[in-house]
Amino acid sequence: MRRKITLKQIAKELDVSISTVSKALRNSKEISEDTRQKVQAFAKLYNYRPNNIALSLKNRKTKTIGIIIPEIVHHFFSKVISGIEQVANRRGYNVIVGLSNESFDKEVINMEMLANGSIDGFILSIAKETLHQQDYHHFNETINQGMPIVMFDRVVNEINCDKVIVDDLKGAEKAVDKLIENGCKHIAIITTKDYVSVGKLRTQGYLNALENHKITPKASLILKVDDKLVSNDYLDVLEAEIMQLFKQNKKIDGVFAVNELYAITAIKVARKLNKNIPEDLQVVGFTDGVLSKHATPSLTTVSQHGQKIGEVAADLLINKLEHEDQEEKFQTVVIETELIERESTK
Amino acid sequence: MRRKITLKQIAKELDVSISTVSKALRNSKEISEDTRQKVQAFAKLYNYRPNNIALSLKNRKTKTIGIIIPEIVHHFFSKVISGIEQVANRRGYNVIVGLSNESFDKEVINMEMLANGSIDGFILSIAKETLHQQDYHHFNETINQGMPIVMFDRVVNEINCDKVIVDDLKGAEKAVDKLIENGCKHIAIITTKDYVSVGKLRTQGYLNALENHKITPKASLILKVDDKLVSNDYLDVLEAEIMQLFKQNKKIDGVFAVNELYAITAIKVARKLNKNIPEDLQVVGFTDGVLSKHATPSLTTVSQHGQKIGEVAADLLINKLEHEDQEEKFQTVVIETELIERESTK
DNA sequence: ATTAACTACGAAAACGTTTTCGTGTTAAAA
DNA sequence: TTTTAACACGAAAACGTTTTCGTAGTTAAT
Repeated sequence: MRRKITLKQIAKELDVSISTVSKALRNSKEISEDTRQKVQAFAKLYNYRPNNIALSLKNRKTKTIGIIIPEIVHHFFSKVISGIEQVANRRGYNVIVGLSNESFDKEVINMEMLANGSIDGFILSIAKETLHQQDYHHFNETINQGMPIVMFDRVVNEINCDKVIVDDLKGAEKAVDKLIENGCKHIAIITTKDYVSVGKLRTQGYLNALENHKITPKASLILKVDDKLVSNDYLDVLEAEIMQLFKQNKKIDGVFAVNELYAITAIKVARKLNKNIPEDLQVVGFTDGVLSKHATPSLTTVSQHGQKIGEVAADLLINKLEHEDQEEKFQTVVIETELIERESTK
Repeated sequence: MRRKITLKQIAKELDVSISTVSKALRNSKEISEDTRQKVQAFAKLYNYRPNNIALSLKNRKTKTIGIIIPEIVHHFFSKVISGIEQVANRRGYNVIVGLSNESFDKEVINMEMLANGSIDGFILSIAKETLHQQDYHHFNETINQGMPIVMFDRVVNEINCDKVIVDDLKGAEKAVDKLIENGCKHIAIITTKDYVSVGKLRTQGYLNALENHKITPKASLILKVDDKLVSNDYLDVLEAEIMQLFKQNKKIDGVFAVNELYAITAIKVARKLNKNIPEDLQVVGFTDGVLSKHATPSLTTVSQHGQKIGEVAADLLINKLEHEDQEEKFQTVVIETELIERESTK
């Protein structure tokens, strides 16, 4: 087991200076053809590779992007990572991943851990707890230290940085439009509490669509589920709440759910009530994950293009990193959603 | 925008030496109470944090774990990452993720990129292409350079390192046992080509279970699907192959599938043939992902405990990293599978 | 023969730490 | 008063690079 070889060792072995070795390897023409070949041959033989850490220290660039997301076992987030990783890799960057688990403290700790030199910039999506507490000092501190941040999906106006978001509002609108076009008269929405920005926006889109079609929204058709229910343990509670929604509003013929799970669960509950999909009840979800694609009936859903979001975010960040001179100008890129029609709608 | 402050700047500002600042911050008793307080106050004011890169260079430890996996948009792999991240974080490590996309070249490139000082050790699962080509030189080279590797799930005997695997054989056996106990007489298996080690093992488990119950396996009941079919584009082809399987073997009353998707697809096809689940046909899958849990009918499946696998792998790696003195002794930890019974079996 | 211009290389600094060792100052012991 | 010990601090090395600058030695020009 021989450790990785260094410039110093090569220099010693070949009885030249470290500088000579370094220059020879980088094909500097300061070095004679002779020594250059000698050095390169030796380096190749011992499979020399420059030490990244030393380079990072010298260049004050790590060529690494930090990603902080609420959870990774999640179709949308893993799609985003996949997108980030792809362009990062193509442009010579690595990605280091931290999970906040929706916790404010873990988000802060993770960011501090990475901000001390380990990475050149962040791509992140804010934890629910952070959104709830509305404490964003850690983002500002990071930015003030000259470390760029790109936020995606769960963003917040208070912070000045590049953002990549889904057009949640329009996406929801499209979804509900579809239901209305398909003849639904009593459309319910299953959404989250309002402090989750995307939930709020999607709810607003639902309301807009109704309004555009001169339909008066009814409070009883709006079910705001507690977020904890996303954790699968609370599946029963979720089912119960949806069951109640259906029982108290017998005329519901359309459901817009702000995520896959709510949509699938709505279908499950509807089945128990002997409703046929899509004849008696049409359902549209949000997020185009495995569930939507492979459930029976497959789910009509609003695709957010997670991969694309990741790609754009990474390009945005790397561009900023590689043109630090540029004056600070932040942009918000909106990735269009797409309604993917499947079996849960007519 | 002020850049991160360094020891040197603090030293200059306070008119002491760098060493003094460093010692003061680390509460060395070489330093007088007076200066210590002064330095610490100043450091706190300017929010000083030691630069990780400098520390890494000095200590020749990065406190970072490299993960190389075939894909991240995958329930099992993201569960594993989640497990790794959790213990890594608890033990003061970060994780950096590279994706091979099942490609040999990308696996090699990613490993080389990280092996040059960026990380202390690897946790990885081998790309299909690598398994196919059986070229493992990059693993050996990494290990020879003194960088420990822990492999999980898709492992290979040729490499000497710690491994964390699922008991695929026994897991498959349990699954098929269940089907047999439940009265199935004609059990088909939907599996992958043999070079994917886990597919091979699960097939073997299927055969063992049959043998144990004195059932003669029939070649026509063994469907080996081409791997490319896992990519969703080929869904139609997959369906067609399964359809053919059912049509040519009308008596099939049980199906064991080596992953979720095959299982769900089998159910879908069976439905088209007007078979009732689980009355006419019972199905067991492998991998306890979202699909199994939320499909209708929900899927009886073999859980691999991905989170646990990640946790064990991380502990194994970090233990090795922190006791380099120990003589080389590699272990293979087997994580027991668990049969989770749901609606697709009686 | 002197100067000028290359050629080919080495020394040293810098990136930001930690740590070892040396040393001047003061206080305690002889 | 002299010696010893404790105290409080600084210089420098080391981790592995890249790069600037300086300089011997050679060749070409004057």
